[in-house]
Amino acid sequence: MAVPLSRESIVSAALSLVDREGLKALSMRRLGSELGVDPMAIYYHVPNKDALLDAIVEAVMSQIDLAIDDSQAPAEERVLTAARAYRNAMLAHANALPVVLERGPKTLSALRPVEILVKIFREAGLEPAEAAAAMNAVAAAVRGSIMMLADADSVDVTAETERMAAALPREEFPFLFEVLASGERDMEAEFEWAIRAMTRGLIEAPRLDS
Amino acid sequence: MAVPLSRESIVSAALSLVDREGLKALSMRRLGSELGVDPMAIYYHVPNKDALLDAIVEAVMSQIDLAIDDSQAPAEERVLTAARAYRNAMLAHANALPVVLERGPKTLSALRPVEILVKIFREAGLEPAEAAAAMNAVAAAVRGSIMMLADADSVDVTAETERMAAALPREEFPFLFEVLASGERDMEAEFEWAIRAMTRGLIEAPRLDS
DNA sequence: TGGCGTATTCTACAGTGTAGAATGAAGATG
DNA sequence: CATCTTCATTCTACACTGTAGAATACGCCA
Repeated sequence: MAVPLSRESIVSAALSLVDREGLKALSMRRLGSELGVDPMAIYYHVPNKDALLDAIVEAVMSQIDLAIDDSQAPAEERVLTAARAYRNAMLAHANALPVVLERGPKTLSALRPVEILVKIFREAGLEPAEAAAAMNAVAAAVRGSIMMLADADSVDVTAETERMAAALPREEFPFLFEVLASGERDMEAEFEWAIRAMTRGLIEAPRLDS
Repeated sequence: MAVPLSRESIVSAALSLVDREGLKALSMRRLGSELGVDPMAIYYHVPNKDALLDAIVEAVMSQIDLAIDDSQAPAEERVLTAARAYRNAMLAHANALPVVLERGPKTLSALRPVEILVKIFREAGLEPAEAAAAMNAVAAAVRGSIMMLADADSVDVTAETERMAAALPREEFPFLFEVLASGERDMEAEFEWAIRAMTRGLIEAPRLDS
């Protein structure tokens, strides 16, 4: 017990444990031994495991780097940098993704990128309701695509795709087959291309009348 | 034990239990008693709980109704119908959402809507890699937006937004505040508007050179 | 010294998934 | 008919989970 235990040190030890060994390795007993302390000691600083998970999510979310938002740049670029910041923060703690994605929107620091997105779309000329819908779509796309990466990097992705391509009923999925056969995919490039494209589509969309 | 227990009856009982009482109510012991059978009897038909969850996901996924894909309709409409079908199937078992979203893409029946999306984008003139990226984006957006609905309907959403609007530091989140103050949101309308808009953006996007 | 509040530990309980052996039932073979 | 085999189910037990509640140690102020 080098350092006297605090909510902060607990959360950081928990996050580090998850980073190293995954979510299912995070048990109170294990975390206790990691801190050189009785498991129950944790409960003095944190009400229960659920709250601990919330705190972990907050810790991840607060690392989103929103340093720059150049209001002069075209909307696509602004959206893309926000999306990238979000994405990077998530992928920095890939093991925590399931909890982060599930409990994400509740935390306050998750609202900061949301605010920025709404701002961008408002300044691009959308009405409030439209900006909200657009923000929602972008946020959903970012979260969704991160989610797909979640189990993608737990296994060898190219080996997996090849195995899948082999097992795939060629007759039933001709288009999928064509895609799989068309060579390597650059996930990051595709991500950025898609974000740009959908941003453009959202800005130029006809009015949404609720 | 009216009916003699089978993999199928187990899965359907499990899904029904989840529908009624949520994911955390699904334990092997509980499921056993639900089936009027010793918990361990289940293990003769299903290797472990993980496999059972996979089977549940498969069951949900296979209920996606892809009856109609009118190749004459504009791409936006075709994408929208596919997205709607996916969304409806998911929301029909809202309690299962966490597992379904986490283990979704592994199952085979989840590939059917994917195939359709790729098809649509190919027929709209995109190259294979672009179609893949576009499909990915739409799938991500659909999954992501469903995800947001997941905890949205577990609580009263309008009450929640009002509480949030009240607690929100007005200075720091002016745009978010404006949106929250701008009246009721129609999630479904926003969803459809966004899908249409992003589809258009993806189709008209400049070429992606990997 | 005595107390007091804070922080930590100990003990215990109900619950989880599941391995492994024991049991019942039903059909095939001698 | 008796015995053997195979399928389906049950029983028992183990290691693990989160955490309630009582007991313990520690430092500080009177």
